Amino acid sequence: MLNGKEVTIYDLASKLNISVATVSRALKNDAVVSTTTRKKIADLAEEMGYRSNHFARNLRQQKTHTIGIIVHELNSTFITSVLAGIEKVTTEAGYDLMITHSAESRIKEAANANNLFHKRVDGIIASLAFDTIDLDHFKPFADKGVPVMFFDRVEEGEDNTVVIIDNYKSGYDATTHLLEQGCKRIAHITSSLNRNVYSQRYKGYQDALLHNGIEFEKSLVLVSDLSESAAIESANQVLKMNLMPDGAFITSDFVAAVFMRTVKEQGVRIPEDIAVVGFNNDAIGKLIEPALTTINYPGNRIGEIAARNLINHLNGTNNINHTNTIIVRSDLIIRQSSLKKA
Amino acid sequence: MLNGKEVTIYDLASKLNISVATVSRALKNDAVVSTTTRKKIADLAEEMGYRSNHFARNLRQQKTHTIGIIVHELNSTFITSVLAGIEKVTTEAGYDLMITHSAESRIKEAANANNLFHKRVDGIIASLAFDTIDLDHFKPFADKGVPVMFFDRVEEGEDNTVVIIDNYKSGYDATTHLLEQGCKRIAHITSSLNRNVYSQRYKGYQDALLHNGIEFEKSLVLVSDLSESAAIESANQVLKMNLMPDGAFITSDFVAAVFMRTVKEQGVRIPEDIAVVGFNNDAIGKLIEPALTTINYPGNRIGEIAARNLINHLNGTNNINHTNTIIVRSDLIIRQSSLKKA
DNA sequence: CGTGAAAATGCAACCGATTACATTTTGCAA
DNA sequence: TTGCAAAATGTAATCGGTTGCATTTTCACG
Repeated sequence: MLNGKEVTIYDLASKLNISVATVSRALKNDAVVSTTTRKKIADLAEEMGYRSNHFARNLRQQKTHTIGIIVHELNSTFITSVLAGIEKVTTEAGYDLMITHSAESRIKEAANANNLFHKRVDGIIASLAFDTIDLDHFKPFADKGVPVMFFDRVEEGEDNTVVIIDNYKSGYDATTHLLEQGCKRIAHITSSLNRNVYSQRYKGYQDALLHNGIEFEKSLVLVSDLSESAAIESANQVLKMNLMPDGAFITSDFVAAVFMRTVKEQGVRIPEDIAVVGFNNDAIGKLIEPALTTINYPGNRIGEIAARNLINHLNGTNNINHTNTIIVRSDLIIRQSSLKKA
Repeated sequence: MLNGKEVTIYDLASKLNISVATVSRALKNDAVVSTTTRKKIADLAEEMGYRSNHFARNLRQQKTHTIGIIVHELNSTFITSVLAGIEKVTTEAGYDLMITHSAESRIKEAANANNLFHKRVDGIIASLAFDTIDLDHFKPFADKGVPVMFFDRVEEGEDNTVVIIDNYKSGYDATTHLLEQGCKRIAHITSSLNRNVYSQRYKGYQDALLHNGIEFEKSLVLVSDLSESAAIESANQVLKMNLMPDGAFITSDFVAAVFMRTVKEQGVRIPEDIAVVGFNNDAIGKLIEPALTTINYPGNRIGEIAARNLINHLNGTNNINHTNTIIVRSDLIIRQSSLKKA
């Protein structure tokens, strides 16, 4: 298929009457090659349009210089900003990325893991799918000594390195904020409590209530997936409650937006009737009405940190097995949807 | 770094006392190997945890089995659905994806192209950045016979294969719809008219006006980038016009959403005062108020088609150099933001 | 001018699969 | 049983870098 033949180090070597070994070293800017020779080789390489063959190199070095990424979805501001953060760091370090997404399915997640395993990526950065139960599909990496870093959705109690925010504190802060606005009955709309991010926010929600002398009511907690239809369903459940809540802490901006739209259609006012706090700080929050109070989830920083640690580990600079958890700062962003006072 | 040594076809071969050639053929399910031998080899491979070495294979075959993707952004429903469409097709066909994004910068786009070129991807699927002027950075692919497919943002007049919607018709339809709703002065908020997608929608807008006996007014056309600040600026310009438009055709749902929010803050009613039509059918359109009329841009289908054609080309099944333009169907989705009547 | 260590370069095996070509085995007809 | 084409398997070169070790060159110093 290729028109012109590719230029190899053999071509460069024979053109200059030197050995391929020298050419190989020179192209890596190895100081063992004299400056003059290095210059000559670099110039010729440029002139002949030489491009190094990654396969030959990887085959020999037994490294792929590639990091595999497993995320649950691509279409969220949070995830794309994480990816941007990862990319920034890995590109600088000369690593490639192989990005896969599981569409929230553990089957696809396992398939992706398997695929990346066979592609022999040097390391993995992953956020678990919605319904992932065990980490069996990450076992092969552990067995081969391939480092895995989790972020956001991680598995508790395992011996993995994770980069997360303090979900407990975020849940606590969000709920406290609603209480401060005068809410007495706060609904909590969230997702699978098997996932750390949701269970911890849930715990924070409970403790905030407790510490403020409000009794926890199980019926105010709605668990669903993060789909539009589930969000509508949750909203309808809230509308049907005998005693309507006056506040809602919803662990996804998108779900919060759909929730707000749905209850508003029934004449419920926000924040007067129900104050709402979302989660993630997606772009959408500033566009809906009223603007959505939310927790800022700093994707960029999380991506950078995860990538940096992974690469340092690969370089041997620092062993991630000694670090278990890295917590990144997150804050409450207050907008109109929760401001009953002022 | 690896704990256990990797299993190679040599290991399988010696264990079974056969040649590596037979093993290699068997693993590809080559019918030339007897069924019994094939079974034996497959079983042993499974048992020993053999995984094929892509580098050795690619090095030998001079193919990467990888397709490079260059997009302008990741955080849009449209782009992610295109990616999903591409992924579906390529995965089935056994190709990997290497996804890059230019963040709307032609510099980064060129760097990505260069990187993918050096990685020797077998083909490219790309959508141009906002400010890309020429296609020089795609030249190397052409020179080496590496096929390039463009979608969405493409370059006119070049000899490339492109997958697009009928932007002219979409612009025409959107404008006609506004006219049918009784609009007399329709603003057009769009982006760089050097990009085909915008220039053609613009042309459709103009022709729709013309065919309905409405005079085209240059001052009603606002060109900006797609940022939030630019959207706010455009909205303010509209608000300051002596004769306020009664309709707006905006070539991005996000910009339309920001526009709507901004003018509503000034008491302008939508659709009563200004009817709005967006573009792309992003998720956001159903969440803002009123819900946004828009043009459905079928990303999934576009991705599938682009990938399918590229792969068929690589397989030699069908030569894309014979096809220049593939047009995918798109439709107007009518919601509240444009319904003055009814 | 001779010497020896340091600097520079070369030799050749190696990474693991693919494949053209050669060789052996099988199975069936004569 | 022989013969022979088809089926099955084997041999070995090849893809393009990398790197341990060997060899040659350089150059400062006695």
